[in-house]
Amino acid sequence: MTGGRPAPTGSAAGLREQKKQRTRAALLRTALEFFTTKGYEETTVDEIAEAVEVSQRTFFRYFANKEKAAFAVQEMMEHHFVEALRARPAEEGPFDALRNSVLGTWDTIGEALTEVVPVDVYLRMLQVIESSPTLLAAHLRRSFEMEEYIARLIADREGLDVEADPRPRVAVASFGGVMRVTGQLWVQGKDASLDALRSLTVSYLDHLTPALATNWRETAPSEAHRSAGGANRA
Amino acid sequence: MTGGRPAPTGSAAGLREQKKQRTRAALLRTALEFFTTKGYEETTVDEIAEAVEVSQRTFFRYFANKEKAAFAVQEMMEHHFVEALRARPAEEGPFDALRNSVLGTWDTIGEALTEVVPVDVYLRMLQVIESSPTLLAAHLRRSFEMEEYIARLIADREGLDVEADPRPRVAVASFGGVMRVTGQLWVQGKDASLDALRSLTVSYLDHLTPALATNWRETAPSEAHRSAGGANRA
DNA sequence: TTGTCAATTGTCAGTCGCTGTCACTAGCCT
DNA sequence: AGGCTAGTGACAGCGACTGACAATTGACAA
Repeated sequence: MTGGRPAPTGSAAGLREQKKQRTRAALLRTALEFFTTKGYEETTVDEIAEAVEVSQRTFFRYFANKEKAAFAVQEMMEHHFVEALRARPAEEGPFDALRNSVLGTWDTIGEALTEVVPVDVYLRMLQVIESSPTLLAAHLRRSFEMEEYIARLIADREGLDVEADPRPRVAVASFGGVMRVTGQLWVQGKDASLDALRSLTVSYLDHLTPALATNWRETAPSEAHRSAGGANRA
Repeated sequence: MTGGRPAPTGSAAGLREQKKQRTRAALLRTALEFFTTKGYEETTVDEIAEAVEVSQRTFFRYFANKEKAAFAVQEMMEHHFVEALRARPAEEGPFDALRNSVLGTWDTIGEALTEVVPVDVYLRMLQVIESSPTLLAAHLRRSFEMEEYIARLIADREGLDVEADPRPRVAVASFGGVMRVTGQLWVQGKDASLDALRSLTVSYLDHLTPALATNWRETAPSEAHRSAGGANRA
């Protein structure tokens, strides 16, 4: 990409690229700002574009659709989560790995997106998502797709075949289901803090973990249930 | 509003009502026909309206949006399922009740909608739903809302408080998750028959049932896991 | 039968999300 | 310097959906 020419601005390569990043960041910041204050449906793409002093067409050049802007941060977090899951020690049971990855992601949430948007905007955006029918639907579909991906990850680390053994998918589906329930309850509750979300998750997860097998390597598929335990608290 | 009108609901009340029913049925039939042959996104509301010889505006007077038409039959099935669940004997464990209600609903699927659309249109519509991003998202949101409702039903029949005890929601979420996974796999598979869907469900459900408690009345919330068994096969 | 009321519907205009096209400007490269 | 091309704005257009208003038509009473 970069030729032999001295970069006038120093850090990033190309002035063009910088401008692009700035435009994208501005669009995203403005969009989330509007979404979290006026509401998603109440915000038009035209408004966002106008606020950033860009044509509507340009907005759609950066975000395939309005939704994409709403989930941009969420997307980062998911990527973060997947990396955390990949980094989990192989000895850890699938459920503990999932659990620890989520909690770990939330514990480092700040560092992960400080440059993009303030944490409280992210949290408020979560609430917007849960309360807008359109966004909720999109969120669930995204989760669904994510679950398929994660199921394959889990199957890999356990050395199983996703198509042959139902347990990875079943486990991830259960896990995802619980995560969604907690998200919903968090929004409905009065405490909209990160701590509240975190402890709600821990609490609900604790009710599912003991009900599903901890170590698949020592049990046959048909009797995959044991005494639980082994979830290392944060 | 309405004074002493004749039979408001019943079967044959007023010529006006008949016409309305006929229009609605025609719109629905045509819509599903188009959706299942041309695809959802590829079908225009204008097309549907034109085929029924009605203005586009009228379509939207019968169906709040395009989606509503796509899920009209699904809505009936859900109603059917809920009734089945309500009718389940109180002694039955929550999971068995859910399982038997689903299977029961599918076994009587024919009688439930013969008058509306042929069964194969319903099945093809399921495939359309799973394969259209828009419809999949809507489907998942509907399922999510349904789960909340069912969780309350389950809590009631077990004499629990949904807000206090996480188990109803967790169980229903898990159950729903498995149902969705099977739906997805069914669409991806080659056998698009009702039998295939049914047996896939049975198979996957059997992997979850033994992993979750069967009888909550005999176990404390914190140790809700036992030896499984007790799922009465169909 | 006829007139009145109210429900249904069609027509029209307009909003909003989103896409294709095309010309134009401004970084980038040689 | 001059050509190339990425990025953008302006414009037109499609499809889902809504509000408003007028025309139609079934329901009911005089």
